[in-house]
Amino acid sequence: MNIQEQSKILMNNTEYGDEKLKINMQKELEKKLSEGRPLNIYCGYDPTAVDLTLGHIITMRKLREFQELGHNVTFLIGGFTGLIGDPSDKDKKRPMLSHEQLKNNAKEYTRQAYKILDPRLTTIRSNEEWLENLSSKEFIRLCSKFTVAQFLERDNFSKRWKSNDAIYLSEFLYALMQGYDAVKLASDVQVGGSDQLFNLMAGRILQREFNQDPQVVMTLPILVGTDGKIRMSKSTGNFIGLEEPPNEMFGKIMSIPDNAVESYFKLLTSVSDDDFLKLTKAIDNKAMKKIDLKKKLAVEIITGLFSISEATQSEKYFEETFQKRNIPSIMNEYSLGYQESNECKLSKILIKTQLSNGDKYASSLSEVRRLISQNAVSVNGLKIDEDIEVKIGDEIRVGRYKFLRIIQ
RNA sequence: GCAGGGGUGGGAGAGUGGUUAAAUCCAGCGGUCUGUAAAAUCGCCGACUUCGGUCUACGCAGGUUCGAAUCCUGCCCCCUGCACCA
Repeated sequence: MNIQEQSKILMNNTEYGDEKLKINMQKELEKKLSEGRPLNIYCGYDPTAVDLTLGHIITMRKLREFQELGHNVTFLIGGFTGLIGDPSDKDKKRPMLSHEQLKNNAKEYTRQAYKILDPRLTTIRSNEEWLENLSSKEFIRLCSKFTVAQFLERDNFSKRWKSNDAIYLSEFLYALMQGYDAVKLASDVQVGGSDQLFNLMAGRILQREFNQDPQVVMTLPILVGTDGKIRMSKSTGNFIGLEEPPNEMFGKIMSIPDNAVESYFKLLTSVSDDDFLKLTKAIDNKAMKKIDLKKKLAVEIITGLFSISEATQSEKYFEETFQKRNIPSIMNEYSLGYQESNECKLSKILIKTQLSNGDKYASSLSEVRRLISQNAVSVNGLKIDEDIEVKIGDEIRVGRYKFLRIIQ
């Protein structure tokens, strides 16, 4: 594959504030590629959140592309910087992590990341390696590479500066420290979310100071959540977790609004832009239904994360359960065991039992009553109008999507 | 430290002595519709209840009152000016 072809693939999906920057970055990338050596690519991840979502994998997919082209990929755990707090998501609390927790999180993180990355070709590093024992002398030296004006250029800061909102020094330092990572890794390319542009650019500034060829920064769009509006995140509840079982993932993907489908295709599947275009054309001339496009999306994503057979299986499950409204054969189970008879009350069971995502079927007796009175609960396919006692073998449906089978 | 403003349900935000489990909006949940989309529409949205009610709730702790989210006292926290420091 020639260099232009490579850079075209690699630059695909990148998003910069301005077009000029993109062109420059592409040029720099091509120059680096033309050197014919494996490049050092990295992306940093904040280890405070352990459960990865589909949002996390878009940078990983990019790293994967580099791996496939024979470059060196470093998966950098932001063990140290994560503790300082990033201004780009200021309102999130960052709990202090102990070293053990950190290690644990990192392990968990990478385990999940290997759904995308090739473990054999991935180097795991954590930036505490070099940041933790940085002396104040070295630290001040790093600081002297930046001017305040450079920081105030950043949108996030300049807005707050103008409106007299607090800007903490630690926030400045965050970018600085992160920039130092690039130096330490002798990075050729850093991948990140588009909200990280400033931090990635800081790496370039420092690299120049350290006589390194500045890294190419590749920023990728932020994935919207299942609401189709705001960034996917666990804390906003609009996420699809990487670890969710295929059936559930399929359902969640089916629930995204139509206007998010395109970006999901681009960022989370290997379907080419051309092929996607063909699909939308097929919809335009009624050869394909919109829901089938979305199903294809779900199948593509799940195939990538699990396997083709799990993907088709979850599609079948979806069709049977939600489209044909059949009672599924697989569902959560509740073991009745040797409970007292008053423990067999449906309401009690619904309050006690958790869904796989940690939610309860119902949070209180009042809620169960509400659900029953609103015709939301059925047992063995029949709506019930009062709290009943259940027995082994009963299949309960709550709302449209929640099922529970009573077992021994 | 001084002055001023404020802390109400998941969020935003009304309410300044009883008719307030607390307007309204958002989010959430459920019904109908449907493509687990969007839109629409109807209903629910503190807990418990023998469905008559009962209990708990408006930063925390006391007090006044037949009765307080609403008034008083003390405390805690947040914001905005100013001062101190430089």
